[in-house]
Amino acid sequence: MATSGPRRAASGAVGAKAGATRTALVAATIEALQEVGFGGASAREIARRAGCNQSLVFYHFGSVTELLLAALDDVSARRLAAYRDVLAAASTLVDLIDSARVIFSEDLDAGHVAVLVEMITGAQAVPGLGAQVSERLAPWREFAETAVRRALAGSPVEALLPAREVAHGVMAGFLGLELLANLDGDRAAALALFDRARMIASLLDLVGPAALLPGEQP
Amino acid sequence: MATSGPRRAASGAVGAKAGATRTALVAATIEALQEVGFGGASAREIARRAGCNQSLVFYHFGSVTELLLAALDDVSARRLAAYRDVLAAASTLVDLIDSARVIFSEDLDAGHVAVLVEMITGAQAVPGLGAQVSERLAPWREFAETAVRRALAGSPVEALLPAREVAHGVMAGFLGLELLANLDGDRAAALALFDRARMIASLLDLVGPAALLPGEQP
DNA sequence: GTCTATACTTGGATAGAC
DNA sequence: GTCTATCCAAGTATAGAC
Repeated sequence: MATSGPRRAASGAVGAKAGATRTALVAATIEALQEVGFGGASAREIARRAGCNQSLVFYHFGSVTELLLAALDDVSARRLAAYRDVLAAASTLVDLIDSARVIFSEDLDAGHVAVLVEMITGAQAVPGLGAQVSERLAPWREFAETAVRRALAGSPVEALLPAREVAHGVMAGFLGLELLANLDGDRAAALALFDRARMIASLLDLVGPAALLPGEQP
Repeated sequence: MATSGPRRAASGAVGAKAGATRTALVAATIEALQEVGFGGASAREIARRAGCNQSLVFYHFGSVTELLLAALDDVSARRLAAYRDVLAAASTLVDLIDSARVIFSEDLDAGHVAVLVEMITGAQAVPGLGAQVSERLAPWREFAETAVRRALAGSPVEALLPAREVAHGVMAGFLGLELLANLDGDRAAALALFDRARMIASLLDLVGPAALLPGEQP
């Protein structure tokens, strides 16, 4: 099912006003998920942040749940694009981890992964939402697998580590690190792990350099 | 601050009835956190599951938030004891991972880690709750560090991997795997990672057997 | 200790004026 | 398209009977 737009009356096209409001609502939802979590992201709270009336949530998105999913789609698409760029530019394991560290930090600052985490955990409260969130994780699973596959290509540990399995672990690790970093407002422990991984990666790059194909991005 | 019991009137000791109700409420809270999440764990929902009146939540615990923390304490204490037993019995890396796999599976079945994850993520919605949940994570951090330190003792990679850092990663990994397993009701990906870790651990056990001191548990 | 009843608040959602 | 006004459901918390 496509993004259910406003069931608009006779008028045909979506006006500039409507677009602006939709955009503001999505942005406000992202902000709300980050600051007050899934439970606090009510129609009223979101509308307040967007500077508009509560009823517009229902006019434009039909329900709060749909708006939450729209926000997840928005942040997910934008971050996936950023991650893809990074992956395309990295040609060694060390490159990859350096970039991953930068992006992880960016995500933490901007609360991007927090949105995903809130949606994953909050989904339990709303029947049927879990499946919809899970669907939206699919492109991330695929991306993570590609990244891991390229990172391990030509490495001495390639045979030991199936990309699909490792990718699942990487995703879990990112989510878990985000969870902990947000809980106690301290990202140092997470960043230290990236530094450690970088050190090990530099060893692996020496032993068996990853055979990365530059500019292979779809 | 100690567990704030019921501000009981003139009567001195806590009766058997009160103890039973408190126990039932805590159990019901754990169940609710697992099945309907932080957002759904209301006083009414919890009381319904406990088979008592909603007002007893406030009589015995003062507020819903306090009851949630009591439930977290309960499950945390019981699981930590189980984990300690396992750690004490493991004498090789492979032992450790085998046991970790069993316990991870148990936790998933019983929803123990789910309670923790719900509290971590739900904490954002309630001001001040985050810090209280973070405090309750301290024994887990300490436990994880001890486990990792013992697991790596005498291993060839010991110098490369500081226990404190790795422990943080292990915790993040557990939380993330739990998150994903609960989301799409599929633990196969997580279990595959345990199997893979076991394989690698068996190699490490061969190269440099971990110098574990049996029965060193506090 | 436990219940019923109730006051108060907040949130989802809709109707209708503009 | 946006707002005001409103209904209804659900939640927290307390008072008071038993």
